[in-house]
Amino acid sequence: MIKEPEFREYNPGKLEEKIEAFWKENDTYEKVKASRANGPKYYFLDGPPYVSGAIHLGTAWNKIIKDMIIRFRTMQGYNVRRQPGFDMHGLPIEVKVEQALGLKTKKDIETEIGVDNFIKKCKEFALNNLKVMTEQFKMLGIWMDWDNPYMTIKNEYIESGWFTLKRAWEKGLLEKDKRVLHWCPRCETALAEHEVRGEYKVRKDPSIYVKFPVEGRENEYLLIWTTTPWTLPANLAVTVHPEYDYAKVKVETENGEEYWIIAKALVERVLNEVGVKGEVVEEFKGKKLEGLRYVHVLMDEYPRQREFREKYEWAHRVILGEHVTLEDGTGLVHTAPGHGEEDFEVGQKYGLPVYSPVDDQGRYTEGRWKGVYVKDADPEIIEHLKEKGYLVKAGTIEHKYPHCWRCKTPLIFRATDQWFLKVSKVKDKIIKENDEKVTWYPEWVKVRYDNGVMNSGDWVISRQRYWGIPLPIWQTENGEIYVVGSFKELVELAVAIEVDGERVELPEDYNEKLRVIEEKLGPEDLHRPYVDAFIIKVNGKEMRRVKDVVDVWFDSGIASWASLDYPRNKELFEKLWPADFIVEGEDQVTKWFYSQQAASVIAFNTVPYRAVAMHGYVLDEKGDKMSKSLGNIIRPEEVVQKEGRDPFRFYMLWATNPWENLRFSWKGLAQVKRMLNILWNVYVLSATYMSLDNFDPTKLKPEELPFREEDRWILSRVNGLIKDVEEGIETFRLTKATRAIYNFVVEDLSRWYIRLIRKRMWVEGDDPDKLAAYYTVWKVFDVLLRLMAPFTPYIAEEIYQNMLRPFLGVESVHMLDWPKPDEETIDEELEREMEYVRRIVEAGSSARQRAKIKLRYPVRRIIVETEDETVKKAVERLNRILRDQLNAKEVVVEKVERELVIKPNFAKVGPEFKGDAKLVIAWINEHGRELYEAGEMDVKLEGKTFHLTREHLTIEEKLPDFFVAEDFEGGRVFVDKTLTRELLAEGLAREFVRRIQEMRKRLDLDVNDRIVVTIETTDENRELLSENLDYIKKETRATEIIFGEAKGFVVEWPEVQAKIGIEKVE
RNA sequence: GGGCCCGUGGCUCAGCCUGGUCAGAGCGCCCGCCUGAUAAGCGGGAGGUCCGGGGUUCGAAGCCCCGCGGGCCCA
Repeated sequence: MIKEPEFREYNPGKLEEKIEAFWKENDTYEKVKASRANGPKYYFLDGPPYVSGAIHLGTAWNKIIKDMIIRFRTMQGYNVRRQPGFDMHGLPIEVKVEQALGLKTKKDIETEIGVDNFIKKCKEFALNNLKVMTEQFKMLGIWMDWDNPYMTIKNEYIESGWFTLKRAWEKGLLEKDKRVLHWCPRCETALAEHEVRGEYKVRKDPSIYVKFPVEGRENEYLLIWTTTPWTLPANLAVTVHPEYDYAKVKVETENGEEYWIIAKALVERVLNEVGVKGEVVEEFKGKKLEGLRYVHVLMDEYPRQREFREKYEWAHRVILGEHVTLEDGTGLVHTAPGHGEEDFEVGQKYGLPVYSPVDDQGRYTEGRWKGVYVKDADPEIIEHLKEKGYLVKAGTIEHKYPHCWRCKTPLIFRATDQWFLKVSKVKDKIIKENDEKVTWYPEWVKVRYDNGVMNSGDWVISRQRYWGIPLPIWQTENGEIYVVGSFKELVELAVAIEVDGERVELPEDYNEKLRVIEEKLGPEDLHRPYVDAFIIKVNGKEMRRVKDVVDVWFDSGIASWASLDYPRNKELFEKLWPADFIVEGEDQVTKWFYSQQAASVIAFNTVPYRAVAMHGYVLDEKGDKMSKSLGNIIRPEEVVQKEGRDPFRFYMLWATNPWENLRFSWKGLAQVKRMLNILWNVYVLSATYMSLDNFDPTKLKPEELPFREEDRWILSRVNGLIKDVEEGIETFRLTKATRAIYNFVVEDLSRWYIRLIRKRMWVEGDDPDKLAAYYTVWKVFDVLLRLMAPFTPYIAEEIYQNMLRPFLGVESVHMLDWPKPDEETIDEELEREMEYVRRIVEAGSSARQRAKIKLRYPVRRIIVETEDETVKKAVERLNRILRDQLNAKEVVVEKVERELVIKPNFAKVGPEFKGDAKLVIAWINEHGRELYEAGEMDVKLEGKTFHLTREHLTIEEKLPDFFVAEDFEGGRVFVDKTLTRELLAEGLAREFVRRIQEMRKRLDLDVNDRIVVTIETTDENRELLSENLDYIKKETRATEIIFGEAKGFVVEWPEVQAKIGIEKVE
């Protein structure tokens, strides 16, 4: 049986705590999962958040979307895989641990605490953050397998990475290469393209013009521009564009006349900037300059340059490159193949050496500035060039410069040996597979994605660090390599291990070997330094591990199979892979969405997910990013604590379309909460009466219930709602779903349906009319709660438990099936008619308001004037509702006779007839109606003819005085203002009823308590009231109404000139 | 320089996919109503060149093209 609601008011905090406890006590989550164990598979793959410490609103939004989808699919009957994941390796954690331990460099890690301890700390840190974040997700009501998350640091996961890399190697997609890459001198590691994306920050750097003397020509120079003076020691060439025009410019300097070579288009700008006057004396194409030799300006300081000059044909010469632009600089590009990506490429073409006299920490390894950090050397180099007379101009520039994404150190370009996944070779395959197999939400993201893939290069996966998947590459002293695909394989191939610098030979037998390994190294742990100890033998040659670890983006890239422990466990993979759905923020389009496809095409020749959705960022109310420095961060805990989980969740899916940025607004959240509050009030109202009446829908035969039009209407509406919500979720247009629910609850259910049936609920006894209303409300909840359960799981559960569970028997709302629309009950004609009724009521109320007739006073008649057949039918069929809501004795469709008042249109007549206007006006005043009826006519006045039309008239309708009118879409409503004595008496009775009711409430009387009413008032009121005494008695549960001295609880009501007293009858 | 998204009353946003219901909601402002959902609820009013300009169409906030402004991604 339905009980009196436990909370009279909607208090999300209390309610949600109660439901949390309920779920926990009943193990509801596991039961929900178990109930769908035999359903079709649905592999939802959680994009693993990085274990940075605490979740923010963006992470919360992400998981809220995921949870809603998971709950929805579960209700649809799918057996949903819902394992959460965590990204736990990588530089960010290393940096945090270094900070915590006060370590400054990589050397500190190796010598001060040792790699094994460092790894242990990283692991602790990661696991600890995982715990914290798990609690935060749980707090949001996210139903995932929190006891069994996938963790990128588990042996099975790492092994999955090894398997993938081995596949790549077997296919020839894993290669070592010398490349110029971003390098972080603090972290002492290379960084990949995608790690630098978005890490460009404005920074001040030197901006210098330097002249390189042309060999063998007096006073002739190549003018170059650079913002990295520190790369000049590694300069090996000057690049010009073959097709551009270049100019020899005669300039006047302090040293006298000189000739500078500059791109023609830039001559003016450059001369201006360096403050020198000059004139062009010769012009030629860039390719003419090819081979021109110059004197390296730091040859004495860097003796190695002298060797290059002797050994390499193209060293210190002008070379050609298409990458040269005329956007800035001089059109002649200082080229250092060891320190620039394009420099490197063009250098390869001309056979130049890759010279990079800089160590891992960014210090020169030789020459004049040996041991100096390169950025510190900038001013010294500038000063030195000045002394030597090569500096033309030194200034500063503010430009965007890449920084390390974790430690914010400015990066340098540096050539190093790195390991690559040759994604460029499978790019076409990725795009093809993606086109054929993946559905994108919204669709246009795919275009963005394809562009991203098209533009991406090979993937540098090696990092010179510790906390990551160890690169499973072993190599001989002369560089032959072997990639190990599993721990088992590693043990099989191992011949020795190195323990504390000592070599320990291993026995032949596998199990024996394992025993020795465990004894010396401890239990299996595929991290460094454990795996570094292994010495393997392949084809008779001993090999040792390459010390690098793998880029952390590779970790998450393999999640779709690594989280299934593939290949150690093949069963899950075969059952589930590929993933059915993933959803992440827009930053992941070129990151996780891509890294997954790249890794998967390499490993399995196909893409690892079938549907992918993208959401935006969470911004603050003004549209700014939330950041510590702006102090505008809002924590999810704060939101939950202040407003509750359900409002938060619904709000995040309601505020804006998911793919756009969400401006978080407390006001918006309050609006959603208000909607839930309205829902709650509807529930409290219904449940209260139902419980009083011991309502039991299972004992009723719906086919025998006398349903009214409004009942059929709301059932039709709620069935339509199913379609809207479902379509909204399926197409990822989530606002379509949430706004449909919002609108239904507020407009259809609360503002209209409940308003219409309230009186039916007050009837006592087993009134069939009341039962029909109860039954309808109950049916509406049966559908609505299912639709809302994925969005607001707590309130849906609470209401379900009381209203539905006693009759449906199912333990939780989350175990119910997603509803199917019942086409039979959808009646579009009725919905249209009801829509008109609502409009007529609105228009009528508006008219009343203008006439200042309170709703409490009945009106004699309301006339609806319309040509629309649907409106006519509506007024006929739904007449009772109209009378009731408009408090009218009669509502009819009729044509209202009205008088037309025809006057001259002065604005038209005046300008047109000027001096004759008065004449025309006089005529119209008299004969306007003739003109109106004729439409147009020629009128002869005082010998002149005037052509007049209706345009010369203003036509006003004059209603009989007792009407007030208001338009609505579809017609016009007329309210008859005539107030008869009877109507007045009825209105006054209502006035008194309302006041007596309020007094009852002030006394906190029970609905069933009886009272005696005493009224002191004017004779006129007394007379009017006497006509409706029975009505007043009935409404106020009064046994008696006495005119005379007010007694008991007395209140004076000046608005009705009365004193009323009430006394409870014991 | 290229790609994608967004641009609707003072503010935050729906509607656009699938062209036709005075262009909607909430907040804020003003004025009321209702009261057995009650420290809630409801109505009305003021307020809009639907970024601008072309085009398609009987009809465009919506579709197409150009431009302007903002955001993101890439170079």
